[in-house]
Amino acid sequence: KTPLKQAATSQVVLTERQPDCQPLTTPPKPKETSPAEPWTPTSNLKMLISAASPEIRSREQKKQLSNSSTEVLQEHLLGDEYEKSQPSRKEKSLGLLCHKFLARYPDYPSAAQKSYICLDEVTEELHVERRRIYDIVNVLESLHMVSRLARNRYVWHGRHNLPQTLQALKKVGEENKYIQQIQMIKKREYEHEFDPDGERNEETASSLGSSEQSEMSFVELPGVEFRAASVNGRKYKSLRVMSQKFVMLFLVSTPQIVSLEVAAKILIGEDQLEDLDKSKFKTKIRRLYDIANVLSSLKLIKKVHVTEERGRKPAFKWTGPEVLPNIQDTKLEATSITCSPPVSESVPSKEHCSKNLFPSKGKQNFTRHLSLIKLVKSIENDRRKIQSAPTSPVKMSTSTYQNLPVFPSTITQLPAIAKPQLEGQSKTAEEMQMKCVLSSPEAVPKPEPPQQPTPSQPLGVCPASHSSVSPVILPHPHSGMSYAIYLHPSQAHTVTTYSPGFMLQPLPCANVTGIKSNNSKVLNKITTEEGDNQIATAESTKPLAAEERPEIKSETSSQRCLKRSQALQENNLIKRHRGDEESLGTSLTFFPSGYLIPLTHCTHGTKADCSNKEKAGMCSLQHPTYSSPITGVIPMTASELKNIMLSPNSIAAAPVLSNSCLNSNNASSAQNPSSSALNFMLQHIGLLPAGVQVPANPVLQHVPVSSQAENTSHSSGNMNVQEGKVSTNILHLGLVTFSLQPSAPKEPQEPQAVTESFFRTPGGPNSGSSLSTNSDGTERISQGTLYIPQRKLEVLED
DNA sequence: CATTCCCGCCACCGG
DNA sequence: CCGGTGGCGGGAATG
Repeated sequence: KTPLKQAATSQVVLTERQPDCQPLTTPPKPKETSPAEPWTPTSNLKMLISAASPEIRSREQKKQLSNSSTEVLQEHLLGDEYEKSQPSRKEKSLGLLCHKFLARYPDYPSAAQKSYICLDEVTEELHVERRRIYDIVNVLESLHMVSRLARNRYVWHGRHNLPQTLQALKKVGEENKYIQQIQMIKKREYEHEFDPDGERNEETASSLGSSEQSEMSFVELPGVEFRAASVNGRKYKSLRVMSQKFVMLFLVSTPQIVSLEVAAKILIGEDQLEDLDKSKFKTKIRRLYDIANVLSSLKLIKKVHVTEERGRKPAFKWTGPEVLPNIQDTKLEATSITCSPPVSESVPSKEHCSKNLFPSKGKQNFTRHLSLIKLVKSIENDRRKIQSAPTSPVKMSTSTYQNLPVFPSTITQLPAIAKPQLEGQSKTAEEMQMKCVLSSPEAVPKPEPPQQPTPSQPLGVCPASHSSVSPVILPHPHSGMSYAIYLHPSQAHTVTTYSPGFMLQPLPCANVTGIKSNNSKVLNKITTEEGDNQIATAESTKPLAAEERPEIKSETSSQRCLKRSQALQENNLIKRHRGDEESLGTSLTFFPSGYLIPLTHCTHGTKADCSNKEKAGMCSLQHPTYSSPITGVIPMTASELKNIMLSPNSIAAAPVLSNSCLNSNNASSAQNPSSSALNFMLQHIGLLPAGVQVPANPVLQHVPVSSQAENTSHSSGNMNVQEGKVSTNILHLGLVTFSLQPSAPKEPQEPQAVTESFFRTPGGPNSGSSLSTNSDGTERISQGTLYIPQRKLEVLED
């Protein structure tokens, strides 16, 4: 059973004497020497970082052991047969294997050094069965870290695409209302299985309404899509898709923690209502573990445990970079997918399609239908590809070849999409959409125009659309990372939570895997133990948390959650601000720019809302983009803000814009300078589709306010978590959102309501429940949320 | 016993 | 038809 006992011989003898004690004669010292493998600076770094955590460390060690053993010697064998042999299962763990695998390639391969992966080589060098490599590669593929070229051959992209990918995934995740689904599941779970009936109605309704999203297909991305349609032909993507969905869950949920159980349930038949198929569930979990292992190796997530009333359940916490909703490439993903909910919007959809399809470079929002989205994406991708051509592996730039495969597949999928699931209505809508897409002559051709292999373009010059994606263009390819440093991922999300309307405060907690129910004011504390905090980044969190503890315990867990997160958020923001101010001094000036951001989100939220609102008939919005304030605001705002504030790019850009409203606005309509500037920015960033314009008025009006708010926050230098501060933040967000509401046909009253909610202090005592009310009287979402009882939740890290 | 997840059979698929 | 892929689930390690 020994792993490999090839040439151990002489060495072995020597070694055996001191099995492990220390390396006397042998090279195998546990030190970090990965012999055969090419160590790149990055990989080393990786190792170091990972070393911080005990868990990983142990793994690392093992890895080394295995490596060494692999090399030439295996200590065990003769002398220590007694046990020392570590064919222990862990040695063969997928995670470890993945580490080895990753070690072979640089995280960020330079354009020049594009590496190819030959499965045969890998399997041989790593001494593993091919099957295992597939597992790894598949999930890497799902992240677009590699892509398949041909049999046995893959290209290594490293993490360059990660930001884009994550962003896209987040988008899609939002699209699918995963949040709500999660909510539902938890709720259901919470009510044990007792009284099976009763509220079934609500649930069912909601589930149907929201979860209809038919099977989503693989989310493709940037210049990396799948090789010919062949390889990626329909099937064969399960693991990949699963992986993506899994990631989506993290990106979407507020505390970025997802329990296996929930994940499995959602990933299973997202559509099929609960069928407690034991075996199926089990299998799913198994797969999830596989995926999780790989993701862990990538350090995108880490294992934790959420302790709920019923013991602790395995879960994973996102530790990857926070997704920045905008800037660079956000563009297509964000925009394209956005929009309307699948179901609800019957009326507008058609118009949209035709209308939007073209306007901006194709990245308009369309319905969420995957197929559609996919289509758009693919188009976009093509374009991008071309653009990025210079840098990227030249391989296939030929449009024809690319286009062909893409479309067919897309189309093919359409039928499948139209599921009989919901009421006919949805179907109708879908069909309509489909028709739109298919029929519209232009749609098809679309891809063509961009064809010209234009090399990278100057950032400022072109309208948002292109700036995006291609790494080449991007100023900071690694931007994702850098951002991460500033803000902890979780924080970003946290902020989101506050956002008015949409989710209620309680949600944050609710989202967390485990929730303890305790309506009374039992103290719930959320313990997040970071087994090891490596990286300074996250650290800030800790101290805060500590401070918090002393606080009143009467608070509900949710509240606590909120607070804490808020605090963190706040903290960061403030810090950020300062930094900015120092450097720029005029931070205030741009701050307003903050509003841009929300737009996108609005959209997102909208669709979600829409579906919910169906009955209400709220979906009337002309432009999907601007939906009800309530809905969309939440999600991205925070992050957006962050980005804006944080990102050097954005900041830099702002001043310029304001001063010289660039002509960029392709919009023929004349607008006042400020608005145009805004639009420009939005578009540039990719938040706003090129065709769409934001009305100047609203923005202007609000600007002052927001700036003010900002000041406030600034002035209060202390980091304490003050509600006031928090509220301020929210205020910003709210304003933004608010302002965004364009001329859209919304009721006058809405604004007010919104406002109110905004001003409300999130952390407030009644916040949780009150929110549900929701400004516009649409409370659909709230129901689910409200429902959730508060429970004690503990997150333990491994 | 529960959680984790390795192993590898075997159906598919694309060439 | 062949060999690469990769669902899938038993059941072994581990906790």
